[in-house]
Amino acid sequence: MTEKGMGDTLLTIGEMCAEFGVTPRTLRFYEAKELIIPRRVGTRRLYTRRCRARLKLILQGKRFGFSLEEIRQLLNLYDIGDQQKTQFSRTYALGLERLRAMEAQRSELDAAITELRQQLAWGEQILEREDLQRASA
Amino acid sequence: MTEKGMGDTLLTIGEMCAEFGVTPRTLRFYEAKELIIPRRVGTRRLYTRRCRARLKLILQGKRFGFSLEEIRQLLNLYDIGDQQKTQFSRTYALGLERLRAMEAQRSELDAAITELRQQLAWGEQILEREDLQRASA
DNA sequence: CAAAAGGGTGACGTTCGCGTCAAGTTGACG
DNA sequence: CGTCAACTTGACGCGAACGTCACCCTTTTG
Repeated sequence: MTEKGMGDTLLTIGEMCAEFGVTPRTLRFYEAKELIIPRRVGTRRLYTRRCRARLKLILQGKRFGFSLEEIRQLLNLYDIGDQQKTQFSRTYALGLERLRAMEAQRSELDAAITELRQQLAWGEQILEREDLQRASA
Repeated sequence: MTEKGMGDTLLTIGEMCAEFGVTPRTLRFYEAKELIIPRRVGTRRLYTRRCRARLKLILQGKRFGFSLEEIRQLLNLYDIGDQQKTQFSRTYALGLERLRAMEAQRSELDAAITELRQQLAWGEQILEREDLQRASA
């Protein structure tokens, strides 16, 4: 059940960086913060499919304005599908919180977008008028 | 046309902090970065209705993961409604960019919410099973 | 009128999220 | 076998976004 060495395409740190557009420093930093834990062959890091999924979530989280620590909490939630551990319901509750937060953020974002659209519409009108004035001058 | 001393309810720095849940340091910092420019009576700061609107936008922007510098750009856009100045179309273009960015962010957020919902549904099933096992033990 | 409350200006400290060397190791290749 | 590219671990540096502290001024209140 726990996938063995299948078509698992392990990536080196350089390959990871190329794929996600980050620096090695960033990956090592995330590792130090226990956000991504790659396998080791000797001292060399090897990133699994899971690592890639995690990094994707991390970068996504950052774009939403979450801190790395908050993202770490979120990642634990996504782990549940793979490794069901103890403290399940606690993590579950945490996930619910996050969901609420994200839904709240979305509605805020929607409102902000609407406002911005209106401002831009406002702007368009003024631009058109200025164009007319210049055309008639 | 430019509203005079109407029911403009000027607020002191303390009152602003209470209303928005920020510290005086934060407001002075934003002022140093030219995000909010309150009026002065002597040395004392007095925050207008406009200042409040701006602060609201600032805090909103932060939740969306914008930097203060990016937010400053956005604020200039919202100013256009009040003070139509030069460099209008530049700011307008900037606003369009922002709109695109925010719309992109929303669709990302939507996807993330959907994923998270699925994870939580997954979790619920496991929780229910554990409850059944405990009930039958 | 004395003292507390509230506000002001520096200026230095702190945390986060990395960037940037320095110095050593390891694997592949001509 | 050398060397060269890619990797490793520190360690220090840096900009953003404030916190904190010191010290000063004014207003108001018992």
